[in-house]
Amino acid sequence: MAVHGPAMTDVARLAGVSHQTVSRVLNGHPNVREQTRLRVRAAIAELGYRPNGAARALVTGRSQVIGVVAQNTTLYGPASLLAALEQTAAEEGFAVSVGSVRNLDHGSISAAVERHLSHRVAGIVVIAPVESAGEALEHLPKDVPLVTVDGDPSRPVPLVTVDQVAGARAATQHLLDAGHRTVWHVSGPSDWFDSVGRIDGWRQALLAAGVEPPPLMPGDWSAASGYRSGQMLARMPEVTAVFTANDHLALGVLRALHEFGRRVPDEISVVGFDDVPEAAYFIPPLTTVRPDFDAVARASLQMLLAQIESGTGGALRQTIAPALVARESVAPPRH
Amino acid sequence: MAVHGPAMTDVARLAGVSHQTVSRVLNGHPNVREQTRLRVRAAIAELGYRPNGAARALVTGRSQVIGVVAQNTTLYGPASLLAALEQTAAEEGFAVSVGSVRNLDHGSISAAVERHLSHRVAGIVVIAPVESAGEALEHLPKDVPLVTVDGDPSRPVPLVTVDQVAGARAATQHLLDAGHRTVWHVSGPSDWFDSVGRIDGWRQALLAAGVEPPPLMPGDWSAASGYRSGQMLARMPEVTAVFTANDHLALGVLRALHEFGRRVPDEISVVGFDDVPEAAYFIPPLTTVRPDFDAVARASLQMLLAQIESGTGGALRQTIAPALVARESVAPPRH
DNA sequence: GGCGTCTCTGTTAACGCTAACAAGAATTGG
DNA sequence: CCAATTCTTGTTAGCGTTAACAGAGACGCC
Repeated sequence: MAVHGPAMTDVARLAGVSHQTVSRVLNGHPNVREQTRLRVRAAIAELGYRPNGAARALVTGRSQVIGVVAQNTTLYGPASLLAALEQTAAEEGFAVSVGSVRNLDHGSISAAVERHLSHRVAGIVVIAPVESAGEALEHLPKDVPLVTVDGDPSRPVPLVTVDQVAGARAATQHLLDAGHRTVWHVSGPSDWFDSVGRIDGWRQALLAAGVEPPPLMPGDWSAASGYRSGQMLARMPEVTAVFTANDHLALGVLRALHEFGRRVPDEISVVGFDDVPEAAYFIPPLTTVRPDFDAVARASLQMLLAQIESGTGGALRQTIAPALVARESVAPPRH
Repeated sequence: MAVHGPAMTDVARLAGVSHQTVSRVLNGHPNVREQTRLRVRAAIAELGYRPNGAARALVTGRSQVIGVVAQNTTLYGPASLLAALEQTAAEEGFAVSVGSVRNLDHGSISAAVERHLSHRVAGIVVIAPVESAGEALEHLPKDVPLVTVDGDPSRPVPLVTVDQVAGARAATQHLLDAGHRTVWHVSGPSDWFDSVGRIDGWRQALLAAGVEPPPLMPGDWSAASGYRSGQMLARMPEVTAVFTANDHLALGVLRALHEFGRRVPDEISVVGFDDVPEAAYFIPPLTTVRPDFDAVARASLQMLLAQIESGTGGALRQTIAPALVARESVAPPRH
């Protein structure tokens, strides 16, 4: 490797100015003569000079990097969020450093945050959809800008979240509106706030309609667990409508129903959550709820940047409403 | 924000040593008295001291960060790769900074790489599955450790790649072995090396069996395009076996076949590629080819670390063989 | 007992940048 | 036309760390 690139002083020498003037040009400082500015820019171009982020970070105490802590970035939700976050950050001139963790326990999260802190990131976004993550965040230094996404609504931490409750309510209501007596729910893992919120919304919609919620079918986001729940649901003749906590669960349910010869939507209607790109090509095309990940990313980054600039650590929160996407997996019940 | 954490000198003062001794303890330098080492560790713990990565990067000229350039990190392949890379990197004490780009054209890639370089990353992994990416890499400074994943096999750049050709050959052969006369192929975008390799493998298998390959059905990785191809395939009675370049294309094909009443696998067999977690829950469960993303990540990181440590920029390449996963979407043809 | 050789620790000088101050040149106002 | 401003540039001092050297004891050996 060896050959280090040119430094600011090299540019300065070539342009016949002091390194400080180069610094001023680089940082868009106003009081630089136009002619000088051009000379400096030319020198920068000629040498292929690239400012050293480490040096800048050292002296300013803060790098142009945002740390993201996430668990399983292969899941559709987190992956989309991460991608959106990265895009948005890039537009603001920030790089994104990922620190994914295997488990969302206290230790793992703290460790990931520590790693970010030792790199002196400008701020941290925690995609921390579970209980234990919230705890870990309580013990963090208070002076680092931090935003949680899909985190614990009951904690005094800046939070951006998809309105799980509203989404689930809409999904359930959509099924009730179609004429179904009640709606069954295949949920996500119980320690995820996403799950909790979706269960909540489902319950609310049913109770508002005067219906006692049927027993919950717990799942773990995977098609496999949806399949297991589906096998049970398929055997219960009274089931006519199912709301699953995500699209992959729905896929498993659809598959089980198909195997048992229960036709969707003729006999049973199904609604998912997430609107993965493939949902429109399930058999049948899946009615689902689409969270706006871009909006979530934009909101969280904005919140984070506000903290970074102001230095205050306000505990705002912002909720992004998801939209129902109607497709063919819902129909009125046959009587 | 304000309050900066303690620095090395603070630790040194508390432990009653010089800051250099603290540095030595931190870097595991051998010549430190055990007693001193303990005193320093105690002081570090007491102050909650965290080394400043920026300062370290400045003086060593290299940070413990690996830059990753990728395009669409919401696609299953890239997302899995990224996650695996991040895991592996973390185990080696490296953080991962993502620089995703909208388009894989020359400019975007260069810009992403530049961003990484200005942060003085230790090395760069480019997940660059298209032609134009390869070009961009040619004009990069030669002195930065770099590994491409799924890149251009014809370029003299360190490369780790899934053996697309072998995977496609296995998939096609699997269908031929089941008794099918020929195999149709729904491909990915033609500028992706993944696509090209898979097309190649498919052709090879057919030609080796003495079969003239039928016309290619071009797609773009999405279920939507698979659906469009599926609609055409469904109308052609002579089609009995289809190999799609990924599982989402297969999903679209399955859906189209289902709509046209063509039963899978009774009338038509389908094989995908990727083995997304949901593939086992398609209707019917999809036979597919599973690339080992962990292995790819491990291999690329190893290659990168070797370059970082040795300082040489060898042009190795490594190919990871994928495995066929047989499920129910393949059966012998009816005659 | 003197002298070379370890082992341990401290001192000093970078790394490349920004912030703070200083100072000369240009401009303004009376 | 001179003093008071404003614009433009340069000089100096760190930021927190590692590297290079230097020095003080402890130890072994002839």
